[in-house]
Amino acid sequence: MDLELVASDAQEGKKQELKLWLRLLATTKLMSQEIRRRLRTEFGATLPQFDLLAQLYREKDGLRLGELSSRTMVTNGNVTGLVERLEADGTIIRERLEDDKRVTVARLSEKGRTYFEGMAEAHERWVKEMMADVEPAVLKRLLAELGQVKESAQRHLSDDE
Amino acid sequence: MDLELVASDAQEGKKQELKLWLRLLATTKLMSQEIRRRLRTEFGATLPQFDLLAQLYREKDGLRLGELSSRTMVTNGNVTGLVERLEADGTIIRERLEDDKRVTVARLSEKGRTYFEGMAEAHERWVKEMMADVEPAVLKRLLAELGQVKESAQRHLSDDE
DNA sequence: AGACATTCGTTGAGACCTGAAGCATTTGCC
DNA sequence: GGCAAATGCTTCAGGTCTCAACGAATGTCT
Repeated sequence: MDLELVASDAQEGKKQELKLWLRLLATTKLMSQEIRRRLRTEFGATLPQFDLLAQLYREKDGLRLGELSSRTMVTNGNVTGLVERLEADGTIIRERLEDDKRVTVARLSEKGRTYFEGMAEAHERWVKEMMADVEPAVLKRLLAELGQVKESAQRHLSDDE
Repeated sequence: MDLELVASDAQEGKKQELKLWLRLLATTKLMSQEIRRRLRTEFGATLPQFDLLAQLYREKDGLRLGELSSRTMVTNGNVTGLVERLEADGTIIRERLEDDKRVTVARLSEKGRTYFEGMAEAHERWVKEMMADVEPAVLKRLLAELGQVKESAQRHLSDDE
C-alpha cells in the first residue's frame, strides 16, 4: 500500500546525506584553502596557528595545552609542535605551573596580542567577503541547521555506542 | 532616524558570517575526524586516499594526475605521493601515455575496485548514521543553501579580483 | 631549424596531523 | 609510607598538505 512512498524514498531522498557531506567537505576545503593562502601571504601564519591564537586571545591568563588541544580539536602531540613554533617567534609564552609540574600554560605575549588583532580583523573581512552573495536570512538559517548536523554527529560518534 | 536599524544590525546580525564559518569548520572537522578514524581502523585507508579512489571509481579509463589533482582539490605534489602509495599496495595502476609522454594516467586495479566498493558502502552508512537526527527536509535545504555559500566563495577568490 | 614558453609531473623543505608509545608528576588506595 | 593508576605533555613514525623550484616533453613563433 505504501509502495509509492518506498519508491519515492528510494529515489528522491536517496543519498541525501552523502551529497550533503560531500558538499560540506568541498565548501569548507575551498574556503579554508583561500583563507590559508591569505594568512600565509599577508601574515606568514597558518590556519591552525590562527585558531590556536584565537583561543588564547580570549583567555588573558592563558590555557593549559590539554585545554587548547580540546578546544581546537587538535591532538596533544600536535599542540606541542604548534606551541613550540609560536613560542620560537615570540607570539606566545609557555610556562610550567608551580602547583602541578605536569601542566604547561600558554598565553599570548604583548607582541602576539597586537599581531593577532590584525589577523583577526582581516580574517573576518575575508569571510564576510566570501559569503557576500548569500542573504543574511539564509546565513542565519544555515547556522541553526548546521548546528543540528553537528549535534547529531556528536551523538553518533563511535565511542559512545 | 534609522539608528535602531543600525543598532540592531550591529548586534543581531553581526558577525553572522564569522559564526557560520566557524561552525562550518567545526562540523566538518568533527565528522571527518570520525570518518578518518573508521577508515583507518576498518580499512587501513585515509580520507584523501578514499577521495582519490572515489574519483577513479567512476572513470573506468582512469584519470591524468592533473585531473585528479583538480577534482580532489589536492596539490600536484601531493597527488604524486598519494598515487605512489596506492600503487605500492596494488590498489591502482599508473602508466605513461604514448602520445604525450609528459602525462601519467592512474586507474583502479581489479583488486582496488572491489576494495573501494567495500569502503564506499561503509562510508555511506557512517555518514547516514551521523546525520540520523536531522530531518530529510532540513538536509535537502542545507544542501541547496550550502551550494549558495560555495558559489559565493568561488566568485570571491582572490585571483579573480 | 632554433629559441622560448607552456604544460605535466616530481622533488624538497617545512608545517600539520594522527595514533601510539614514553616519561614525569600527581593522586588514590591500602 | 609506598605502589599502582591516572594525568599531562613530549616524542616518534607515517601520512597529508602547501609552495616553490626543477626537469622533461610538447607547442609555438619566427
